[in-house]
Amino acid sequence: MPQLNGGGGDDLGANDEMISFKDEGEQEEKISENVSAERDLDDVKSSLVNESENNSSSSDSEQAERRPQTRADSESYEKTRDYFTEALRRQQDGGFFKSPHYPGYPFLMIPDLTNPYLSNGSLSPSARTYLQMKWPLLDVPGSAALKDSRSPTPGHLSNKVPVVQHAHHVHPLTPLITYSNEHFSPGTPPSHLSPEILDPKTGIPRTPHPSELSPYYPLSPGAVGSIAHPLGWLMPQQGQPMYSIPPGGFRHPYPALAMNASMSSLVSSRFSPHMVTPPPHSLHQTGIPHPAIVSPAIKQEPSSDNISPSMHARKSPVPPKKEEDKKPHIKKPLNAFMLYMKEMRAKVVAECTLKESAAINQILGRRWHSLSREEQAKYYELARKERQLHSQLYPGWSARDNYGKRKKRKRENKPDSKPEDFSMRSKKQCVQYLPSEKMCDSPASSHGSMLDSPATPSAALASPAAPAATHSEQAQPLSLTTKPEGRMHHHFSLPGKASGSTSSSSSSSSSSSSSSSSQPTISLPIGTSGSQPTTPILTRPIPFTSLHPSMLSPPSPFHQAALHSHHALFQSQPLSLVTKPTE
DNA sequence: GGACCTTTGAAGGGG
DNA sequence: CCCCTTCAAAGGTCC
Repeated sequence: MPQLNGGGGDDLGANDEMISFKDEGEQEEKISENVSAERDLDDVKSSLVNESENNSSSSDSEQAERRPQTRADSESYEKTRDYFTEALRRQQDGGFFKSPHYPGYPFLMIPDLTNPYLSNGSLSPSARTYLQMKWPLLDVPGSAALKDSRSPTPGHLSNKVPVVQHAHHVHPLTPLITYSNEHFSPGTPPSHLSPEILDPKTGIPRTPHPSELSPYYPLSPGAVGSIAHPLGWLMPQQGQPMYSIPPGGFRHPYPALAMNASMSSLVSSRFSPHMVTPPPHSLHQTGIPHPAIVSPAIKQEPSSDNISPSMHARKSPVPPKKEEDKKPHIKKPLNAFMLYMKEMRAKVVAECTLKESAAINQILGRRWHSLSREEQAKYYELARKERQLHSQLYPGWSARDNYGKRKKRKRENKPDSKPEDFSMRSKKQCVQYLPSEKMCDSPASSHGSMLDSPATPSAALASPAAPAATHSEQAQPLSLTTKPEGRMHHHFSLPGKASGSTSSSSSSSSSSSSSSSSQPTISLPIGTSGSQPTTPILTRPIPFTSLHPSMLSPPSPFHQAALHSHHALFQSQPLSLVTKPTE
């Protein structure tokens, strides 16, 4: 396991990284499914599962490796290849990217093209370049074509895509920008150029441990190309690009990342190429150019006006300054689940016919719970780093600052009072979102599911403080589906925890108390794995001991709990459709 | 066009 | 310290 405590001193460390596993949720969908459907879908499902698994495994890596090579035709590729080679060499020498920190952790490579902090959305030059390399057939519109991203014109790609990339340029697809100022400071060599980086806290140069580099951190293209692509699922599956290109073009993850100081003049770090040109250095007036900073006005700015064929043309007469005068909107750092969602969404979407995010999110939520602790720990760690970086970049920033920026928040309450009956919640029943097709939701792919998720000491790394979930929590059925909903008529009321605040974080501590007991869980049996006969939920009942070295340690309560649940899985009967939404 | 829905987690304020 | 609220992503849906 990667060194979790990577960054020297993370005071920010999330203590809640430990989460209670509540997997039961999965059943819900299944429950709703009928047997016949299951059979029909079985094949599909299994195929999907295989597909996904394969993607993540060797086949994927092979593809990843091959792609760049096969795609020598691309002019840009040729050019960039040199850079990559160089970059790779440097990295290897420096040990910068010796291996994926998180094997099988797709995130690492390219989580997604969207920039978490950049709402406007467009693909950065480098990203485009990368895409070209990776997916030659994938249309990656140039800045000019951003609007009309669908028109695949190979030609324009090479023409429009700036090949201006430094050997050390950041991995274009890295979703997160590094928050470190060094990447943006003109005078400061990018950290990725050198193996050493300054410890944020101590100021002492140190060699970043791979684990310290969040997936969002810049990865050199060369490294990327040379590494098996863990994001097999990311690859266009079934003819569908993993990430559909939005009308406005790809969202570029942290444009700033993709550019170096020199590039910054061409493209705003915070704005998409087709957007208004950034101030000279692309530095935010705060001096901190970060994609997380989103000017609301800019966000909505129509890209049409400034779309120019070349990035160079980008300079727009209208400086964003005005908008920036307004307090820039610094987005919250993504939490572990959000990171997971971003990563997996495409996969889920590909597997399912579902398109609604709400439904997808439900599935993701289930999958999240089905992840092993270690897997989750990865995300927690990433999230922690993100928070850390974020805090470093925006020391004064408070989540509170964003309050009210979103107009949404309405659900507010049904003023009526927290319904005792939870049913009052305006939220729709999750089940509703999950159509029968949902088979996909089965976390099948998730290895091990909760079974192997017993808390591992390694998990501790994620959150030392994180208390292992209490037994009760573990055993608890997933609250997911059970969330009180209007339509569902569960009789359990959700105690105080009204909103999304799930039990995990808060409950982790002593608070488990009420929440656990009163949790509305439906009595869904945990693993109605039955619903997915072929599925692998349990396919991999890995002995704890085999899970992770750290796990060898004496079983903690958590382990036991896990075991307990494990048994439950096998023993549980497919629950009946108790949960079936009454629709 | 914007809010809603859905998920989990983080953070902050209030009691 | 606990509870509650808000926001983070995302995209179809609804108004």
